[in-house]
Amino acid sequence: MNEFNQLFKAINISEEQLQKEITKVGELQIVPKNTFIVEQDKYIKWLAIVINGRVRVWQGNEDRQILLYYVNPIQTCALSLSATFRDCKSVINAKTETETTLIKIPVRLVSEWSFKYKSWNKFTTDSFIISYEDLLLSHKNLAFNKVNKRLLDYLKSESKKNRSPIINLSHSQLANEIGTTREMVSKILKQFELDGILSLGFKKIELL
Amino acid sequence: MNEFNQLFKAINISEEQLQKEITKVGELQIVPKNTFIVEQDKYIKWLAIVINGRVRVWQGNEDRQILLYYVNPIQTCALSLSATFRDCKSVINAKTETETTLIKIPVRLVSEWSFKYKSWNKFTTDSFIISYEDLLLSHKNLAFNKVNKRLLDYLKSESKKNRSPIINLSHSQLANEIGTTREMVSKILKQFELDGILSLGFKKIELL
DNA sequence: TATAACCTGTATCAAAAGATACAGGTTTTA
DNA sequence: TAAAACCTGTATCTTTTGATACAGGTTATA
Repeated sequence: MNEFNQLFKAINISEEQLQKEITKVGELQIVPKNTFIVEQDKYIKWLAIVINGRVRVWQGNEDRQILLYYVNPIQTCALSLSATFRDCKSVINAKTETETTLIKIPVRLVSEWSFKYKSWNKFTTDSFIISYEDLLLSHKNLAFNKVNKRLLDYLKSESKKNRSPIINLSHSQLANEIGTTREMVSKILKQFELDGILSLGFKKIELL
Repeated sequence: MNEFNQLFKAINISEEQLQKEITKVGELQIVPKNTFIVEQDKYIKWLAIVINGRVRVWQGNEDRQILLYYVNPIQTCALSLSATFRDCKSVINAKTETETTLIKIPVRLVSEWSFKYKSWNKFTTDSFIISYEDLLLSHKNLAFNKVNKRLLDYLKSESKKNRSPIINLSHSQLANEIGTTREMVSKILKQFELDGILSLGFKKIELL
């Protein structure tokens, strides 16, 4: 099955006309690891839909980062989505974490189709709502929870997501997920280890 | 001009058919000051559009709050919007700050119309995008800026919004806007006054 | 006009978060 | 296999944030 058909199936695009349009204007692209898909302060010209691979989306300033979310196959980057409906610069960054297969749709069509095709409307709306609710959660978390709680929550959700008690991330990667410094992460993890909550290895954390 | 016509004009609803539908199912309601429109953990059954008045939307836990945004006339609550597209509980609170005139639309129709009527599609999409981008900004702010900077930014934006250097808010109100405690606000404001950035009065802050 | 309900100011202490610095480990790659 | 590029651990110090406590001011309202 080719990538376009994969896409149609995954997001339930049955309208033949829409399939034709996507096939015609959608640009299939294989992007290497560690490539920027969306970059802060740059204009967005495409909506990227991830078919294979994994893209990390985050906010950052000079020396800090905080994760917004990961885009996994057959999700779309709602950020580019938001920027897609108006003609403006990105306020976020997105970068491939593995080699990634994308289908790129010119922004102009994204909103056009959302009124023309029901399945496209549903796809964009759903994507948007999911990111919005995620962001709300993260916002509240940031506003009211301490770093140690945020870290533990993150580890637990990773563990749950991967169905494994072992998390293979370095301390600095963790710091960049939750918006703090490497030293804080080391300090807190060590305390968790003393508390018997987890055990530490090289680039490896095991929840007990 | 009645409230429905106000609405049609403000958000550019020209389709006669949509006007008819809104008039038929939309419920005009005048809500007193300090009434919850949306409440955390409760189901949302209506999309509320503010015609007159002002609604505050925030996140909170037991003892703290942080502002999400205000809904001013002819805006809609994008939160209820988000919850509107799926059938789920609210993660936020919204309360009138003045007597407020609302038009309430049953949630089922909100997504239905977004595909049926172009102007409705544009209205909901735009509302959504604006809140999303606001929230992104606030998220980054929370992640990377200290309380004193967040407070000063807030004061400046209030001042700009109201076109006046004077802000009539109490310290505890400010604390609930930016997600900190009353004492922090008092402390920081006093420091700002010593620095000659502003002057303090009773429920009154003047930016210099 | 008295009382309650807010509001401001401030001092002290404790906890959380961050910055700096350095020692020494592991992995990658040239 | 040596060097470079990461990674972890930890100690110290500073800054930021928050909690507690109390004095006294202003405003609303009964």
